[in-house]
Amino acid sequence: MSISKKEIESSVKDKDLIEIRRKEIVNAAVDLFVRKGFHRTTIREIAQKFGMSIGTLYEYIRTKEDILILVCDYINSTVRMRVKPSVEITKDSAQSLKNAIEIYYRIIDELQDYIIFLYQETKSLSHENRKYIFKSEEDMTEIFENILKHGVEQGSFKIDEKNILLTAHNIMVQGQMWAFRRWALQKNYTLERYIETQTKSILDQITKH
Amino acid sequence: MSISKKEIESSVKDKDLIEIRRKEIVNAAVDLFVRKGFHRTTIREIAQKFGMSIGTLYEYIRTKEDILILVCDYINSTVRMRVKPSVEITKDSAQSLKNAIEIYYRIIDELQDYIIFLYQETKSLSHENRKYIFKSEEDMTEIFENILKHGVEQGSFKIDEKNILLTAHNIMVQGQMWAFRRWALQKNYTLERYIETQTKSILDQITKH
DNA sequence: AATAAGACTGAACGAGCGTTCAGTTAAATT
DNA sequence: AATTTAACTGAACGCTCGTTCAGTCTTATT
Repeated sequence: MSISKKEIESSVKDKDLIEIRRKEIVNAAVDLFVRKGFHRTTIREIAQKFGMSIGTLYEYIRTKEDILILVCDYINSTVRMRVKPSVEITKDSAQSLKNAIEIYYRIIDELQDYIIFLYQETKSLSHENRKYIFKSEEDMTEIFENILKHGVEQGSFKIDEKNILLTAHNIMVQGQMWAFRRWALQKNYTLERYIETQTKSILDQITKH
Repeated sequence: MSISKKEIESSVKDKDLIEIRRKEIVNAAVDLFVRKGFHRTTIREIAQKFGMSIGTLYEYIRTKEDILILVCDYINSTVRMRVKPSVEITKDSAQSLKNAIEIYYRIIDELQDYIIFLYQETKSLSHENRKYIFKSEEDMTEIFENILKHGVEQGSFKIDEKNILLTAHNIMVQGQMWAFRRWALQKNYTLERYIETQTKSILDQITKH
């Protein structure tokens, strides 16, 4: 699942230790990155929070961008790991979709700083790694696509075959905007009301009238 | 309208010259910023493209962030200036909304690099200036709010009073995602199809069934 | 106990950057 | 023609930051 763990080289031999240390690095870095941004965070700060010397830090990564990859990967897989097991495709497609939306939107609310960070710092990644993050987002989209497809097949939803993908993206973006437009939305709506209203408007669109 | 022009100090006396030179600076900077990002673009590069020395550049701004403000302000007002005069509130609210959406979405398509840039670099601004950019986005949202309100008043649309703001935000974000999700959307849809589909789904939501 | 290997340390390096300022050029004023 | 003012120049300053590497400490091996 996680490309980065395989691809980022390390001079340390012990595989388990690499995993432990990298988790520590991510934990230290994620807060700093989210608070200050990638460019404004220094290796020195990360090392200090990580509780080890700069030299040690560099035993587990090659460059600063490696840390960014680890962090982006961590955020993405956190979201995915928490959504995927909770989502179930039942006979009642409308209910399945409602559940999936609620779960996803609540996680966005909880991790809103992380979501915003992903939106803003993906561009700091190299082309190769950016593609990987997009891939990861497509995997998330697929979860909603599948629910929609299932609903169409059994006649609960009415969506043109070609527009299922677009609908899935709409569902995701309407969740993510709760984070990146919080300066406008969270003044005027509670999360509960937001989920309720957005869910209703999405279902209105795709339910047979 | 434009805060920045008033607020950014300059050591040059001639007001017209300031305006001319700042336009040149923005022209030089906007391309570099969009292509390389704010942090990766150097003052030296901007000055070189600007065609003048670093010293001269610093006669018209105080810091690098000033250039970012000028650029963000330029992008925002470009979008607004091109949408606002084209939007008209007619008796046929549905048609007014369709027109406004099409105009806005087409401008987003045209300026997609700039839109993405705004999304990604707003965070590099100070708190004060970030608030100003958000204000500018709220002004755009108001354009759609007004059309929606008008449509509700004359009975064309059916939206809960409280949800008009949210609907306006949805319309804007569903446009903007054409830019920031282009890696997925522009592979699968043409702009025309995208506008058509999104417009239809928005109107479905708010038209009385 | 001696040796080797692996993990850790942080001062030092060097490149790049935003910003300044002493000085030059050109235009306006007297 | 002399002087003042405004606009422009770019080398130089000072600082920060990512990265390295010679050396130390700890643990495992013989």
